[in-house]
Amino acid sequence: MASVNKVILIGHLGKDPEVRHLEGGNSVANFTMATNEYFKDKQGTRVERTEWHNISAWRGLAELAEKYLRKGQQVYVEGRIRTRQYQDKENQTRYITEIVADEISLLGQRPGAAPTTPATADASAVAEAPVTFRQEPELDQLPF
Amino acid sequence: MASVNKVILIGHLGKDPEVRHLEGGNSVANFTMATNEYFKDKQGTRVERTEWHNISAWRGLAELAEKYLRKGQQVYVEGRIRTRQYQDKENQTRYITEIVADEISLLGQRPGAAPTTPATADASAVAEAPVTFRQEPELDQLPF
Amino acid sequence: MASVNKVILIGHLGKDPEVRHLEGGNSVANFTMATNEYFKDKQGTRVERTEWHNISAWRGLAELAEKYLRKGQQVYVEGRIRTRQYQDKENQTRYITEIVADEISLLGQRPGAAPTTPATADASAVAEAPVTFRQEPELDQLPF
Amino acid sequence: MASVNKVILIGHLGKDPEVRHLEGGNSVANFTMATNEYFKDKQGTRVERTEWHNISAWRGLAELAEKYLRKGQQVYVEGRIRTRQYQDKENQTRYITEIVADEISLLGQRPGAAPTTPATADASAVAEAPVTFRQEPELDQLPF
DNA sequence: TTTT
DNA sequence: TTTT
Repeated sequence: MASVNKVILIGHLGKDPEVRHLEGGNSVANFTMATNEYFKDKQGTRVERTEWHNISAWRGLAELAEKYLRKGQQVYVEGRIRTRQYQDKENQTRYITEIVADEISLLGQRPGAAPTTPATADASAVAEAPVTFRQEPELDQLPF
Repeated sequence: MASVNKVILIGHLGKDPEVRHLEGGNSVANFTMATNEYFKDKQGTRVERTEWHNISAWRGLAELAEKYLRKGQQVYVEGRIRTRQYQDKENQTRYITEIVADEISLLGQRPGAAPTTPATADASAVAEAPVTFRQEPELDQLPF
Repeated sequence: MASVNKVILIGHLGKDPEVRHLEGGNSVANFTMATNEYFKDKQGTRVERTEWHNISAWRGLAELAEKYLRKGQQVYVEGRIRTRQYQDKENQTRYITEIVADEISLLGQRPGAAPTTPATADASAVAEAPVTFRQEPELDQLPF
Repeated sequence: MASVNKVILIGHLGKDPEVRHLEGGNSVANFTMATNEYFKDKQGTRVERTEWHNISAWRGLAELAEKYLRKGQQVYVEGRIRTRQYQDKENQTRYITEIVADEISLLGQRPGAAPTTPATADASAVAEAPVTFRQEPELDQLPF
């Protein structure tokens, strides 16, 4: 039956993306991203709560994430929730919930201003780079 | 800093909501909800993958969830991702990711068609009930 | 610069889709879709306000819309806002705002229950039809 | 029946908000906001298309928009589509589609960096200002 | 009328 | 581990 599983996040990267190249030719980039909520506690004090999201970007998006995303950057991520299980060191089943990215946009800065952009020539290349990346859809639905 | 943490789900309830009344007067309803993805595997066979989401609805939304939501119903849920930790039986820290609902709508049927609606008088009351519920915002941000 | 233009609608079709085949081989389906808001007026009376949305679906989505969507059906539409101008009969410039669909899902029923499904053989074909349609992205960005 | 009418925009303001104070005590801020799409035309040339959105923010949001939003700023706007009619100078019925804002967030800059922030004292006040504004919901549904 |  |  028809269903919808959609996530929209705006926040800052907690670390540089880490890219792994899988057997079979697939690649995946993982990074974390923080969103913040504010509320008043029972004493009326303003409290901040940070939520950390695990983002995974596959194939073409992985390469773009590796190339353009850096710790501290503000990004828009659209994707879907996926919980997968794995075995921990004691061989117990554990669960981790991730956001599989379908679209990533760089916000709030010139892409040329990326912290690790090395040199002038590269920087101008980056400055002209697109700042919205979308997953290629035929590839978007491989089993993983 | 400004951030956005938004989830939009359409799917079917996996079970009736379970409501707990907390000390301090708060109440919370928990239920699960399935969304489905379809993709072709490497052999070209159509594969279905079901994702189960843990939904929590607080206070006024909890009462409405208890009253109107039943296993199998199709619902729209808008909310935000929250991961909380707890101690398991071996006293190890575990994490669970939930969707805290801000809005719930009943889809695909008149609410009067709810499976457990008992009697005529009640059913007509239900039939006139609103089918979109929103969290009252001042209450939406208590610490939990 | 990075930007986002996203619309999410759930409502019922006001009429069957009308499909036009354009020179150049493109096709487009147009239909209207209603959403409802409820509020209390100053006298405290509950008032309903219906908003009518103009939806346009292109190419592959147009064909699927023509085949599966019918007046009265409840659908999920994800898309983007587009305002275009045209000349009216008095040759004055007028504007119309439409939602260009990127994804359409049938809600609240089996597709086999579509009102105009003609015969058993077709109905079983429809019953197995996918109920979520997505625009093919390479085609999603032709000028129109 | 349950329905959803949701818009999510990220873009830049085309002009400073204009605030009007209505009889009855309500106020409304109007501004425009641009989003951009890129596609390749039939010759393979990269083309940019700009979409202009009319945003209206009511009551508390109007005041915050007036205070904190300026031409050129990048913002996140969440809201709903509303088409209203009016009579033009020739007394003909015309339609305008607007986005009624429910939430506005400032993106991509320190709020203290607002172009028209006048002086040090004010700037520090702005720097501590919240950067996400939400409509108060009880007020969100007055007839207009 | 924004932004790159 | 981000940002303010």
